[in-house]
Amino acid sequence: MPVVAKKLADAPPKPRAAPARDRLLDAAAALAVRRGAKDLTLDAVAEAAGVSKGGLLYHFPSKDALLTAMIEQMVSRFAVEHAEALAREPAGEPGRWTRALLTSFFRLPPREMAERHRQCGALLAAVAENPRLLDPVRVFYRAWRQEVEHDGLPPEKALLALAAVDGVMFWLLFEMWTPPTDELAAMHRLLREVCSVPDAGGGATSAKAAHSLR
Amino acid sequence: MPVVAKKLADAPPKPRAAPARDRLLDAAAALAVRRGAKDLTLDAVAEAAGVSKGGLLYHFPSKDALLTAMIEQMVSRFAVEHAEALAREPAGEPGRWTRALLTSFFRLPPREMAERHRQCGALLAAVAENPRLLDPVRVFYRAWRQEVEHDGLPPEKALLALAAVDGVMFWLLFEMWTPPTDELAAMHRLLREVCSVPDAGGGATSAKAAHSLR
DNA sequence: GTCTATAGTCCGATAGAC
DNA sequence: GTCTATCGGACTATAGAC
Repeated sequence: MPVVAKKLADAPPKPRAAPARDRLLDAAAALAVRRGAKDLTLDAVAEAAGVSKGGLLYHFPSKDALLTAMIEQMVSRFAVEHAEALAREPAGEPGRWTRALLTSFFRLPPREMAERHRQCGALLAAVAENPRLLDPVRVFYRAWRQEVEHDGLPPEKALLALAAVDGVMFWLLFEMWTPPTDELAAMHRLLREVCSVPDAGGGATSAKAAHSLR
Repeated sequence: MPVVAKKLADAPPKPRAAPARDRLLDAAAALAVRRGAKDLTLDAVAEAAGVSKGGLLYHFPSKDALLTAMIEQMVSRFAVEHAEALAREPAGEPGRWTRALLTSFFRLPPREMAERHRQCGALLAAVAENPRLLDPVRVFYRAWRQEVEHDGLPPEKALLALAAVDGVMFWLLFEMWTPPTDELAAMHRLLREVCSVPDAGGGATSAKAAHSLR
């Protein structure tokens, strides 16, 4: 069930299309990235979502509740997207889980990838208000690392994929840089090579590449 | 200038930073990570550093000034550490700049690495107050990407190293996970293999070379 | 369900003593 | 250089109209 989250982004006061609850969550994540967590006030979120403050507090009885819901939505969307990619990944091959991660992450072109990752503004908002709100994300990460351990790859390869994906997410989250399409594709390709399984029977060229190890 | 002259000779006005200044900067970064940017108040920073609020405002005339200094210190420390690693990297080999990045990043054991990266709390504090405070970091990143382009490696390899390093930093910054020593070492080794030069070529990505990384 | 009005709290920054 | 006292402003959350 693909969640098509084509959404509002910036200042337009009242984009009324989705239910108020979803509008509020998306507006809040965008605000955290663009204006900073300090400006993520109930007034600002309500105004950006085209709702009054009272309306906001009907859906989320406190700011903590709003932030908790933002984190929850972010985590569950990542989980859903990965599950979809995993279902399409051929079974029985080692590294399947990790390659599904790469597929779901690199699926979108840069612009949409950046827009989709704006909801990670939930991280910035949560850690600004109370770092404990990130606990659900920490649980999620622990589960992913356990998956990675049973993925049949050397652990450092799967960890490298995780780290690389999070690094690009870091760039998008802090708006450091949005890599162009071709560089994203090249990184994706390289990571797939690293996380692929060489032909059974072993490669003949194995020792050569390690020549520059310290 | 009879009495003042001695004082000036002993304590030159500019280059010597007051201990209080550094204590304030470090305390602020730690507060941002541990308690959240919301609790990064002038009162809290002053108390954590063992200074009064008035003392803080003497060194940093506004909260913006404090945050700007935090960002500045973080960036300059990264630059210095990389420059030191670069100086020790053998000259003339492609990928030199990138391998220096890996060396400077993976230099410390997990515990100290996490502690050293707590000053990246400056990122959280700055983006919470005003995302524009990150502009110096963006300039810094742009410069690094340009270095990477002239490093003699296929761009995606250097970008992968940058992303992986930032991903681990992301884990430490949000306290998602601190990888153990052996997994850090394995990731470092794998990245060095990827960023080494397999043969004289170094232009195109060869699937054969990537498959030999095992 | 959605809104207005307001109560109560806390923060950043200034002024000025020492 | 370091401190205390304090003011004005902004924010969360409640109460209750419609």
